[in-house]
Amino acid sequence: MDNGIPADGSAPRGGRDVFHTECSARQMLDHVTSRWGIWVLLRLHEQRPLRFYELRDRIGGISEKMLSQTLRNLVQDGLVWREVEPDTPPKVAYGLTPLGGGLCGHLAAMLDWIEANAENTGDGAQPAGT
Amino acid sequence: MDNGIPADGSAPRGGRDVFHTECSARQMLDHVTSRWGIWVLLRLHEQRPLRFYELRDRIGGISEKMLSQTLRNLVQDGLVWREVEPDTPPKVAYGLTPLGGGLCGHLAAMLDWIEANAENTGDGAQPAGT
DNA sequence: CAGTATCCAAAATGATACTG
DNA sequence: CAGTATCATTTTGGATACTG
Repeated sequence: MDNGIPADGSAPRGGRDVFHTECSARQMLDHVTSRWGIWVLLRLHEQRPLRFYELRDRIGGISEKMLSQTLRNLVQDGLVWREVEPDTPPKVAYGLTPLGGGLCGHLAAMLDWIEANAENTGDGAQPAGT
Repeated sequence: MDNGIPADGSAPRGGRDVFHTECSARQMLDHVTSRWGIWVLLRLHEQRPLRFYELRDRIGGISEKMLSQTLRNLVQDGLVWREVEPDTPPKVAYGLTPLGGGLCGHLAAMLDWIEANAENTGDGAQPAGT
């Protein structure tokens, strides 16, 4: 995955250059805004912990491969924790870390805003911003 | 682009079902979290209005095709306005609508949070959330 | 300048089968 | 149950050339 870093070697211009580099902030952003990241986060925000199959069943259309991959990314980012109970059959639980909880605050707020403001599109009529 | 709507026809489960449908909220979310959407929005948030080539130059690595496409999406969502001055050569300016400004508030807040909290990843140590 | 059209490459995603 | 491996497909993105 490319990250907006100029391929020609030119320096990125303007603020927020943090996100034009290969750093953990950029990684986190990519993971969160990835196809399934936001939904995994939101499900765990609604209810945690959840087991692997519970997440899969609550997120429509996600494949095991993508769930697994998304989860791995989020765990690596420190947004989600993973706990294995050594049973047979194995039981694995996932939940939001304090960090993940913090992010989900922003995420949920944004989603709520979109939900509330997205009706009036296509024409020129926009209500107030925030 | 698929939207997490279950392909098997089963009903989506849990809250936020709005985003499991083909609605304007979902469209907006997809456009904002698209590869370049967030950067276009942020640049316009920093400084507006901007012309096409100014945006292109300020967003490292974006192609004209993608800029054009992203812009079209955001305009359609009502987040960005577009103004053509009938000159030769043509001058076109883009800026945030009040709606777009509202969204960028949330977006910028989230980005700031990520920027501030993304260092400590990979291990188990996370600071407090929000 | 501000795009659009076309074609190609790369990356993400999905279905399926398989393992501990 | 909780994944991983593999392969095919879909999507996305980019380079380039062309238009008003």
